[in-house]
Amino acid sequence: MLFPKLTKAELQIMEALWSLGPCSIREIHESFRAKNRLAYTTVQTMVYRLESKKAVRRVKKIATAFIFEAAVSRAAAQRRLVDDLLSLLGGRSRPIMAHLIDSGALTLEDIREAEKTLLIRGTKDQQK
Amino acid sequence: MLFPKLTKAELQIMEALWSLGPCSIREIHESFRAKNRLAYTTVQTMVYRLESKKAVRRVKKIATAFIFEAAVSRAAAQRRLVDDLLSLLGGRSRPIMAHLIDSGALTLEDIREAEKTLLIRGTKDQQK
DNA sequence: CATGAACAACTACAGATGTCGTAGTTTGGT
DNA sequence: ACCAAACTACGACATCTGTAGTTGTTCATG
Repeated sequence: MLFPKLTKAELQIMEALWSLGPCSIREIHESFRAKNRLAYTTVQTMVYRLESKKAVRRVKKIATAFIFEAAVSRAAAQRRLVDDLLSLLGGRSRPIMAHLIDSGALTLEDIREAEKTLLIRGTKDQQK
Repeated sequence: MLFPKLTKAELQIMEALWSLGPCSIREIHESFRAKNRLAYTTVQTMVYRLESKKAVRRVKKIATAFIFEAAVSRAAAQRRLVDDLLSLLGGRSRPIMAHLIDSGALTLEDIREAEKTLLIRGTKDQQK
């Protein structure tokens, strides 16, 4: 169940779709701050490309406008990003951890949380 | 001290340079497995582009060949990758952790290690 | 029923990327 | 001094990405 790589700009569109739920191109367009708002047609192009990549789909038509919805979940897309990064680093997660800590993005709480998750998964595997 | 984004292909070249140390284009070229070996000139183009991005530099000339070396460290390049991913995810590291665990790339040991590092950094900060 | 707003569909285009070929230059060896 | 091997320098080209304009269609409303 592989879905294609999404670019940065495409991810911004997806982000809007994930947040707003099924919606029209205009709604996506207007969900951006006026500061860095793309042209309506730019958003439209992105959505079309996402559609051809099967990352979004049309669900219905309201008046003249199509309503689109995400066809891939936020979690799945994020996992794809992480997996790609991981493969770039030869599958080693240490550098990732090191840099996360270094940049201050990772707190002790995050770690404890992760540890708990790992422990639970461990016992589950054993039960299995 | 910002250096530009490196693409996947460029990173493969950098990887060779980091592993081999200063070397010629031919040495980089031959360091790849025959299976997926790029043409010599492809490697050459990549190195030239990396040079214009200031990611590698010429250090000297041996006979007809230039010797290149990495101008950015592996750690710095990797940090850049992680930072980019982080910004894609809105600065939240939780999804990264979750997916790392899920994919099995993160072991309990990795976590313990990270925890130790964080604790040390914590005390250092306090001392400061 | 004519028209304009809103929308879809298509087209355009420059810059980045991945891949490679060709032509000219430098060198070590004979 | 001369030549072939090894390089460098440069150009080519298809594809992808980001950004946006143009043309055509539809629907509500005067």
